[in-house]
Amino acid sequence: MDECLQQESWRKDVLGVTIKQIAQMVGVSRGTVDRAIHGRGDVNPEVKARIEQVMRETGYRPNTVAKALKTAQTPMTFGVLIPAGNRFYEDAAKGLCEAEEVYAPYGVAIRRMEETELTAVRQAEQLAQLESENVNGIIMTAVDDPVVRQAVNKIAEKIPVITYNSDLTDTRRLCFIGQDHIAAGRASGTLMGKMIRREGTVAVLVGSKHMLAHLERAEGFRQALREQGGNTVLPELYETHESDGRAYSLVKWLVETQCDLAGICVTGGGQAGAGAALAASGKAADIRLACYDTLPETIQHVKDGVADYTIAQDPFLQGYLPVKILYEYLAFGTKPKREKLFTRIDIRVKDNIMDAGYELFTGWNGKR
Amino acid sequence: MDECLQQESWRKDVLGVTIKQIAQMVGVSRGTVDRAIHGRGDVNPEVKARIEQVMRETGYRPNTVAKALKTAQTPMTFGVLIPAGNRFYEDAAKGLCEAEEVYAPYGVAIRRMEETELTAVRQAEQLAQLESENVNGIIMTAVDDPVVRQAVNKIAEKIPVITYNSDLTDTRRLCFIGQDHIAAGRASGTLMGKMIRREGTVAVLVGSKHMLAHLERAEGFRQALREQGGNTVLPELYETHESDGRAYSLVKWLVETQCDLAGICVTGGGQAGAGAALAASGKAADIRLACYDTLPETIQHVKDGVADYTIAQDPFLQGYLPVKILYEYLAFGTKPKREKLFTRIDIRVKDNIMDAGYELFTGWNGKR
DNA sequence: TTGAAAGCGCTAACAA
DNA sequence: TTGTTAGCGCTTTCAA
Repeated sequence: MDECLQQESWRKDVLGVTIKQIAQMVGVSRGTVDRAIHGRGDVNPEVKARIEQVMRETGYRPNTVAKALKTAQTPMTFGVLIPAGNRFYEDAAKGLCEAEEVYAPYGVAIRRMEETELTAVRQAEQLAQLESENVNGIIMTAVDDPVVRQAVNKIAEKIPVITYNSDLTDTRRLCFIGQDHIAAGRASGTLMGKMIRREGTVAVLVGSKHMLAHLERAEGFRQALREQGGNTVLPELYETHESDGRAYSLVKWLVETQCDLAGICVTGGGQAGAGAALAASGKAADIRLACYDTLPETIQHVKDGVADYTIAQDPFLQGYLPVKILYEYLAFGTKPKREKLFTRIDIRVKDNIMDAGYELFTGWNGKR
Repeated sequence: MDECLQQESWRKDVLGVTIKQIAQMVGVSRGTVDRAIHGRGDVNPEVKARIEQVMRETGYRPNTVAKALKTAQTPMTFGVLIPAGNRFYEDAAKGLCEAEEVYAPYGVAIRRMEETELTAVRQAEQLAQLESENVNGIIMTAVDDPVVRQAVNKIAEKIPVITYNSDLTDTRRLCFIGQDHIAAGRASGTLMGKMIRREGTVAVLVGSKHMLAHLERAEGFRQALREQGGNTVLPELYETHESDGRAYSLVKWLVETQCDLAGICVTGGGQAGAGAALAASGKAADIRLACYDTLPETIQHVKDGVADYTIAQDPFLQGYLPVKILYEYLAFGTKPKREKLFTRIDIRVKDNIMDAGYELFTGWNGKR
């Protein structure tokens, strides 16, 4: 940290020492140095020691750009499983698209596999298909099922697999990129508690009781409210079945029957319907509404003050980062920093609802 | 968007067509194609037209990796002005450090200029110094003063200047990277309003009345509270002079004298002291405390529940992104997407207080 | 076990 | 106005 501020880095030798220079210093050829570095082929132990010595002294660092140029000569293909028909993935697709563009000069091709039918068996088939196509890595949103687990474990022995958005624990997958849904639920619960101040009851809606993400958000939400003490949460988890119509009816019914209703948390699909019902009831000013993700309707509800806040999870990053990580793993052998890379828990109120995500970091300009 | 999901991109020709291939097709040499592309040197209009035709047909895209490798041969230096002794910049320095490492193979060197004395005259001197050192670009936190404005305008005619964290409007600077402080203030005000619900008065503390960022946050905060109606904000802006001791006294005094105090917003330095005073008063549970940035003490206050939330601004990105943008501008001619690149307004409660920022995107591992 | 040479895509200096 | 050549740093044959 201090080093970052203080280091005298204004060196003319930005580019550092090259393999060629090291070869000269040691008095061998470039090929030998290369072999010594990568441990391929045979190299005289003594010579190797001398090379390593010089590398250490000169602080040799491989030139990533040159390496990439070379690596691109043997292109690689990443297979990506995409659950179709889900709005979240439309945004993730932008990140994937951007990554595709950025990594094309690195020799990376993207093989998309879209699928509406999200079943374990179908997913196992897709994995087998990708394997038969000899892809060099797989990026997937996993269905949590033993069949998939087994398929992933088998394939991961040969090629790296990265999960995004929804993880598959206890497998050999390289890493997971997505949100910590429990923590995201807690963040919502903490905010809700501060806003309702123990006055009234709170209802929790889930998209589906079979969606782990929704259940975890609900669980975290409850936890955080409980820890603040004195809050009443209705015990039932109301299912919207990802339908705005169903969410509308549910919220309408809740508002009418729960006279002390102070807040609603919608953990999954149906935010638009829930917001519409609340607005129609005329009680939007008195009842807090918490949402997840940033679908256009949710954004509108937050802007209008119908929803108090929503918690986003940066789909763009979830589309982009897996490609980056997979490439660096295969090209440079760089392992991900952690096994679980949690994207941020991104709290949005009306004033930051349009904030840029990681798009800012990339060249993404929304044209594609 | 749809294109992103649907495009048939599983092509074997990931790498695309090269200059060499185009030269072959047109029946000229690589040099000619290169000249035609870049408009340097003379090239027969007819030949040029044919080349452009083929480029369009084949969808030629320059290989960024190869281009970077070549560009690195003529290294460039970026001068960076860093206000020393400010904790925010310790974090920004990490991003700068990471960028330095990433862009070293691209031939980018970083020339740091630290300065405790943040005056217009001193800053103009530093700019002149950097210019005399023939740096290829400048990255700076600007002091808002006509002297600096003039110096920047003069230097920006020759080399690109990027401002970060604090902008210098009405100048020829290439772009600004930092937070929209008004919007950040509004976000805090919106949250505060939802939490206090018109019950009691709110006090606003600034680090210094001479810091535009603090004033803007205060202004946005007030705006948002006002728009929610019925809230009382004390008219005075209390100055902490960036001192925890002063902030402590101020908050102690406010809590003791303002019997209906419901919330405090600290827009600048002194968060630690403000939090300590509130905790000592025993009223932390009844009075909301809003902070900015993520200094260790602020984080602790949020964790302890003394502060309800804090609004961060991703210092890492502010250190990293200017280097990336400057490089791409100079190497590829890529202009920034917008003139003002607003980093996100990052609301943190106890449950997401430790969220990763853009570090996740880079290889940053906290070792340096 | 090691060296020499070729080539990735792009640019630039030099010739023609 | 155009072609040729060399070279960036790295890897990978092919010879020795």
